[in-house]
Amino acid sequence: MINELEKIKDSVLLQDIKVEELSSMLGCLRGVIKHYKKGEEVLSQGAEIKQFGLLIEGKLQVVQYDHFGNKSILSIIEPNQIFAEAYAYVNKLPSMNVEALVDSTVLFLDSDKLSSPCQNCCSFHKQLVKNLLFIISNKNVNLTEKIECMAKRTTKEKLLTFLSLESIKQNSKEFYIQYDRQALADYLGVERSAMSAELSKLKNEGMLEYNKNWFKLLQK
Amino acid sequence: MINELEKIKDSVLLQDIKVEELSSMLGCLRGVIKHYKKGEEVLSQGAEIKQFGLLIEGKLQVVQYDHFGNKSILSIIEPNQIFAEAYAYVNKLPSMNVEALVDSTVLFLDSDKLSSPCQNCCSFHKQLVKNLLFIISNKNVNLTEKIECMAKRTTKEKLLTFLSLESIKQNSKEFYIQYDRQALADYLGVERSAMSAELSKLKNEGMLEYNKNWFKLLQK
DNA sequence: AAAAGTATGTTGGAAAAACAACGGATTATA
DNA sequence: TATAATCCGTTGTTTTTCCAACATACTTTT
Repeated sequence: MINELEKIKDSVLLQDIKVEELSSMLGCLRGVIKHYKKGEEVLSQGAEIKQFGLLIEGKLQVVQYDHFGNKSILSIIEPNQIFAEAYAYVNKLPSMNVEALVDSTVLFLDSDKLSSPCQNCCSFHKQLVKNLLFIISNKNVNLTEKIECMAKRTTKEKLLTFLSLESIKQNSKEFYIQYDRQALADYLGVERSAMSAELSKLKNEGMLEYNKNWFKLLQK
Repeated sequence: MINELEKIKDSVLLQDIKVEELSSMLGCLRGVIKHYKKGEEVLSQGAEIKQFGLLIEGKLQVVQYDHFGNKSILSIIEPNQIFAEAYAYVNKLPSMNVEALVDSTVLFLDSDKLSSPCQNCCSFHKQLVKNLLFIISNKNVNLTEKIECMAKRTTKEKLLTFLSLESIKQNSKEFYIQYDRQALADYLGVERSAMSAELSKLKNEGMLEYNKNWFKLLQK
């Protein structure tokens, strides 16, 4: 147990919480550690979620099966990341499954206990709530930005929206992006080669310059 | 002041908090009420946000100006809704503006104070945190579902993903949807008429039946 | 330095979506 | 009830994207 806590003490969720406090936290939040074999189901579509998970070791994938049985992978969970936290706080039943890609170890924490601190109002409770709010808010901001880009009708507009956002966030007309071409295309929900072609066009039209991951937005 | 609290006591944020507690809460969370004239800026792009807002009266719009000055409306805020809560909990600077569409009254609450309850651990603090986690998690789930739909390449796939999700959520192959055709097209980020045509095709192919807001998914 | 692998750009034809315009049906309003 | 307004489906044309295949440049490995 101690060994396992050592592995996750640097996760965002446990940021600024003392290692000594971690084990008392486990009791307070009804912490349960579970092990899964490769291929096992960690959470199932439609099953009520009262706890959220923190992956200690292994790798998980969040998948969705639609009405016709088609499978689509929504995200990959790496160690130190939390998952199902949003569903733990709403009444809705999850519409996706979580499966273990390799043998994995998960710490489940009681979402109710986390938001209703115990009588003594332990200091780590405050910090946990802060951290959780940060994590969820952060996801929220990122999801919103992605939607802003994807909502545009053409690849050109999607690209410009994305680049404009980067420019604003990095507070400069010149900036580096974190994605390679394929990842950027996936992020925007378009075809890589078509996106490359669109980037060339924009360069020819004098709207931007770029080289690999470096971009510069120009006046029209 | 009392009058204003009366107006927002039914908001999700203040759910299950006693009216008597509201004014003590205001002190604790450094609550500030501000008034805006139509057209005034409530929050500005790039300006640090330490507080989030709860709209008491009026109507606001969240807008984004890109690098080329194009304006796009991200959302409309109605009374009792909160806004900027995600940005208040992350370090990122907001990339959007909030403007008053009509004369409006806003209650600002200190995000830091909310997540770090005071010494006496007042009961409303717990409830507020719970409510806020619910609101943000809910948004998160909704945003994720929207992205699932929008990420599909064709209008047909977007429709089927949306309808599958509805079917799962309503736990039935038959269900009613909340959007009219134009709203659904906007939600999915596609053209209304093209979407209508696609619906017809799916009906002809025997994949679904529908009439107005009623839909039924069929086996392939 | 050669070879293999990876990332990016280019192109042409097929497929899909956008767009515009219209007609019928339903709903709201005078 | 007449009229206007809104919603929805249809169609033909234009525009854009997808897709597959290939060329080039850069990176990593041996």
